[in-house]
Amino acid sequence: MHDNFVGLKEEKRDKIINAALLEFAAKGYGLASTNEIVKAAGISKGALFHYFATKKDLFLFLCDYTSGVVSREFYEQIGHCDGDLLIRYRRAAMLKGAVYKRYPPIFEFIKRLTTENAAEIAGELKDRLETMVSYGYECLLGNLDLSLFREDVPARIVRDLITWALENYGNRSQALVGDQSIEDIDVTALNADFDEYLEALRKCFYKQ
Amino acid sequence: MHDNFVGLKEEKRDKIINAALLEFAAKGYGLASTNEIVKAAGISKGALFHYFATKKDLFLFLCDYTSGVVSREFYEQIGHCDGDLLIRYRRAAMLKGAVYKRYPPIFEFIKRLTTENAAEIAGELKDRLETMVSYGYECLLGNLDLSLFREDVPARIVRDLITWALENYGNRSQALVGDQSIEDIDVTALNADFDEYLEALRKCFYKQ
DNA sequence: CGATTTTTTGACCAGTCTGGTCGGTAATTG
DNA sequence: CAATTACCGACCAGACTGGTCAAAAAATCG
Repeated sequence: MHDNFVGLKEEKRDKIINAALLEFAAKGYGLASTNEIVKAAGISKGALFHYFATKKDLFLFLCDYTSGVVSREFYEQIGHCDGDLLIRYRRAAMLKGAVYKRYPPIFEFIKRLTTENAAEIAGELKDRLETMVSYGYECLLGNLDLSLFREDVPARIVRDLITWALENYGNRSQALVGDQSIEDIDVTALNADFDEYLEALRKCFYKQ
Repeated sequence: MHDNFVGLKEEKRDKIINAALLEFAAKGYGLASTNEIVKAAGISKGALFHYFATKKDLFLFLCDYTSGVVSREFYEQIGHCDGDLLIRYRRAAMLKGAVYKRYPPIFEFIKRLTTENAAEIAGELKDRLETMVSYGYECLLGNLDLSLFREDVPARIVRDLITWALENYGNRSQALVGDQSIEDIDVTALNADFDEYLEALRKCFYKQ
């Protein structure tokens, strides 16, 4: 179906993908506008519907595409690599940066999928989402070495608290970085800051 | 301006307020539909524009109204009451529950304000938001007794980590509870669960 | 080069939805 | 009773919707 789209030059393809991801992420399936997408992508309406039969087709393509990207570039690279949750998260942050650089709106898009409730796509979306979520959960949190955690607090709680703290750390960083262009970001300082928080978490939640 | 609205019976008024809060929270100012609001509120279009001159007028009223509610019922009740961050957060959770019960979409609405970017309301919104945010920050995190924290980690980091973990705990609880009707929620179990996490945080981040 | 095919354009379609109006009715007040 | 206020919902012009299509432009091929 999308043969003519995948044949496009990478730059143009990415621009269309990112424009569409951004629009769907911002407004959800129902309120997203194909007109806004073509405007942001710098192509004509006809072109978009030359690549994709319908809006729904485009949306589901993006689901599969982002699912593939995140699985390949993100989940598979961290899964089961190390039982230490904090080491895993550190690697995850690096990988996330790389994916973000190419597809800035991709994580917003995926996050939005979990609250998407347009009837038109509910069926097709449900399965894809479930497998993606459970796979991600497995890669990030599966097969953890819980014996590293301190023992006077249930491991489940330690894991949750670390996860939540880091998730919010990620949100804050993204908000801070959000406005700047990708080039202007001081990655070194960012990493140093992140490591400081990781070290604190290790001190507080791990066996000493 | 809104004399006729504030004169309404409380039940009807709250229904309109909640319907509008929900719509604005879900779609943002620009895409929110007054038609949806009147439908959800069970009133006619004419009535809504009898109470509020324009959509913008309604929106700004909601900003001020929620700001007032949250300040009175939430911020003022926790501010400076105790230097212990965890005690403060525990009280905050209780108060939040009470506000949520009457205005379920209120926190979603306020959260959405921080990412609102419709040009029509940018000016009016900016000031209100800044004062609300800084006041909330002051009440929740101002005048903390940092000496309670362990000393081998910078207090700033401890504070951040606790804040983030609890914020995400709140998100998760809200998601879990979200579907159920307000009556069905087992508040006792919820509080016990919350206390377990608070205790863990105290063990890990406070002086022993 | 010309002929054929593929890609791309943007004006255009019918239809939905927008914020807001207004003449009329129902309820309340004095 | 009259006068005022609260409320209804059909209605407005105009913006925007997803999607089409004839024609132009570009690429491919012999």
